[in-house]
Amino acid sequence: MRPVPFRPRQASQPRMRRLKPTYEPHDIESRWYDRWQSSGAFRPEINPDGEPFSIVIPPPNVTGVLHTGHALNMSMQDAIIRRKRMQGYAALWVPGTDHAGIATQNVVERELAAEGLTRHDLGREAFIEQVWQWKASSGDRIAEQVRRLGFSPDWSRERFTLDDVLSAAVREVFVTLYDEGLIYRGTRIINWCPKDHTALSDIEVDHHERPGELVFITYPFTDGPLDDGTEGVVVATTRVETMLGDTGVAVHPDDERYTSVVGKTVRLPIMERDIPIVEDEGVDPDFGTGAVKVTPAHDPLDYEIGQRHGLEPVIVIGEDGSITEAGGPFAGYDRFDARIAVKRRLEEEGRIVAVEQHMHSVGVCSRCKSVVEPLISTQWFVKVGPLVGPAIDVVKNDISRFIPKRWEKQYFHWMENLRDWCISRQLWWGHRIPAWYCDACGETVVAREEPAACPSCDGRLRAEEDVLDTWFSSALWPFSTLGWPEQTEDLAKFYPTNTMVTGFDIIYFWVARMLKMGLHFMHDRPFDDIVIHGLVRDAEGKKMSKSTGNAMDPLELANRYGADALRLTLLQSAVPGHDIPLNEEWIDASRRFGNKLWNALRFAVEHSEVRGVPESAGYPSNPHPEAAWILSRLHEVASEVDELYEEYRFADAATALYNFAWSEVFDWYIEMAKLGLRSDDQAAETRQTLGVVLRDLLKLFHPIIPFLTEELWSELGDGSLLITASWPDPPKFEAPAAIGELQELVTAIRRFRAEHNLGRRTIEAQLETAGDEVPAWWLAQLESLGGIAVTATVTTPPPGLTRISGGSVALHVALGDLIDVVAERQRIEKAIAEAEELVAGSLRKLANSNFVERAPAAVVAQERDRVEQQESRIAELRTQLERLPA
RNA sequence: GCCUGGCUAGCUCAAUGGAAGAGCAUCUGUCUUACAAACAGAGGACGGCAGUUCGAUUCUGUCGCCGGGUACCA
Repeated sequence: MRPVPFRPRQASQPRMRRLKPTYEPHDIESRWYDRWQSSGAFRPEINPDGEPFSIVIPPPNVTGVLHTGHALNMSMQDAIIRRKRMQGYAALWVPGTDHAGIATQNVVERELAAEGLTRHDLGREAFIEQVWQWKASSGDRIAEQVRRLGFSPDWSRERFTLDDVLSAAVREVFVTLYDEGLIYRGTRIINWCPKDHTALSDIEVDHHERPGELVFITYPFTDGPLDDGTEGVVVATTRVETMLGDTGVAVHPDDERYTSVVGKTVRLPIMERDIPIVEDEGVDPDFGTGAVKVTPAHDPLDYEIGQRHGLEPVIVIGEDGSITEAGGPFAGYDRFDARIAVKRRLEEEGRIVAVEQHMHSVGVCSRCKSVVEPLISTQWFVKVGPLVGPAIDVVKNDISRFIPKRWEKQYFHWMENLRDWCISRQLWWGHRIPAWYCDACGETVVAREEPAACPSCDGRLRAEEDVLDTWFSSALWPFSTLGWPEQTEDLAKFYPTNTMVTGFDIIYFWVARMLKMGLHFMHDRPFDDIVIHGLVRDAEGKKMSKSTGNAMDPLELANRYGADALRLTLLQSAVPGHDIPLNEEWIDASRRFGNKLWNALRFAVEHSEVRGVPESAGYPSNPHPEAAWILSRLHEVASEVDELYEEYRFADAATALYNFAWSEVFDWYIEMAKLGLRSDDQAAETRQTLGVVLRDLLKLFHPIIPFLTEELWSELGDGSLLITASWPDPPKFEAPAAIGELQELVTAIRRFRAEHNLGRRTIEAQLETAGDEVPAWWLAQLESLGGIAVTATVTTPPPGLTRISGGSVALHVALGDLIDVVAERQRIEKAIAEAEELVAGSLRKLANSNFVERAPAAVVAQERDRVEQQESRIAELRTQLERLPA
């Protein structure tokens, strides 16, 4: 019944290196990357017999540096791949970068502009050469950042979208689709960026709500006013300048206001052109006046109306965004200046009937934010219709799964409303479209290799100048990176890939297109799970961007707090599909967790001689209660965390590990272990338990905080690398009930001490039990953890003492004048009142026959238990109250 | 307009059809020999209304506010 006597530790062995007293992330994070890489751990060949598991990285643009979004994206992938590697899979993570057509070209053009040059001053070849140089340095920088953050892709399989192999894949796909009639060249209305001077696909246009003017203009009838005096038709427009190119006016066929004028012509002001009034279903009779001016050359709907009614497009806005010769008196005006000038001219002519303020959405170039101009232009298109069906089915049939699932709806909605994809870009940086034109006979040749001469007339061929949309090559990424069109071993082994981790912002740009291309060319989905994460935002929830100055640099954060702290913070916040705010305080909290983990290991290794733990060390076979308890928790947490990892619920996994480590292993078990370590018959087992628990904790945490766990494993372990250690599967243990009671009682004591300002002095107490034998270890822990020296064990409450109860046991303490009796009385009365309220609530529930009959039996039983518990608690509290000195 | 996410503690975010958690912040104690970057405690919250249910913070509807996506809003 006495605590285990304290025994001084043996003098410690001299050792190679001591852990520093504080965790210095920068120090250890510079140490491991090269060792990991040179060990071959990043390559799937490290597990030659393992089942394949593969991820391809969403390739960052070579335009610059990684941002926190990349850090999140890659932290998730790294966590996945590291765990799979430890599980024994032949785990492959393919790294790479994207040439990012417009974006990269813009960056280099800006550099040139600083020297007063344009790309045309250099010429195509010299310019591209310059971009390649820029790419080389930028690509290196990105790789350096990836390494700094500890990500573990297989660098030997690194790819770039303009690599020879990938370029071959692009040509193969282009030619095949062309031969299948799924790629064609056509003249249509497209989105044009006047600043970047290129066509854009529909999704490269962002829509912004902006205030504008809705101007109502009268177009007079050619033949003069009607009998009722009506002078003409009033049309409404937000883009006044486009009236210069009007070739018709359209009304809805059912719109009775206009039935009498359909077929007449009106005279277009300024241009003095007679244009017909036509009927078209596409007109919304409720908007404006119900009559639409038709500008086929500069509006997608007008283009269609024009096509249906044979209205010729008149191009009045050119590729540079200024008014063309066809714009008569306004030729040469910038389009926005023209809007003002044309309106003024119409006012002078008395044609404007009204002007309303109007919110409307304006299409802007997603890269440069210029207002996009719809233009008629000859471009290359992918006919997406035939590709869509399989890409929808594969998701509908759950073969490829969006996580979270709600993105599927967005995906279907978009896929079902697709228009043909404009893939040609008037840029220099990118994959050149493999097409050649014969000016002699008009033949178009599409081929994998450049043909020597025109196959029809043997004439000279002129190569297509345009390049492909950057997303064209990205769409092939899951199979092109594995060597396709060659039937490589990698392709056979690793396609389809298992998981795609990416942001919701590129579901349309990228994920949808990978599905379409993968299914068309590989006849199989490109990936099983599509894990969609949110945007990383700043502490206030605002989108991070360079222009608002709230962007956080992951490298800087890693240098300040450690890559591990950054990764832990990101993953701890990565609730599937939700944006995450990145708060520096959180990163600091993660770093402090690192410090805590560091010190826990320092305790084990330096103070307790727990070291040289074999990677595959077994668990104690017949553990003491404390050990059995922590091992039971280890089993539960490991199973839970394993499942959470499998479901990509990193936030829950990280939080579960964090809480287990800190609140259970560190706060309770290490404290309990201090006794065991000092006791002759328990020391070995305690060391073994500490060793395996900490080892498994390091393993479970390794996918999230690889550097720190590897460093600590090098102190605790057997010299092996943690990165290739086996994934833990700790066996089940029964947790002794006595541990729960101990914890409850200790907590009660601590609360009592805090409430009464009793400090840390040891308190003598009598222990009240139901008569069971109280084991010595229990009393020893009670003294060690609670500062309670048990002087006697009783079965009935001794008189005149204060009772502290926790669970089914209670202590009786002679506190006498140590405590403030009045305050204590109030405290107990308050506790009684609270308990009575709870009981009343439960009793109300139990009095309800509906509840008793319909609620699950377990819930009802639980409710009854509560009443019992609370009532016995109230009885205890009353006893306490009675015992207090008056 | 249509689709979609959110509204929980002072702040930023979780979980949950059966007495709501964390980090930071606040308050009270403590330098207990792994850790004061720590320890032991305390206080503090489910946007409004209606419905379904024995029971709703959780499911449904509706309203309000904030955020995304999307549209041929001339």
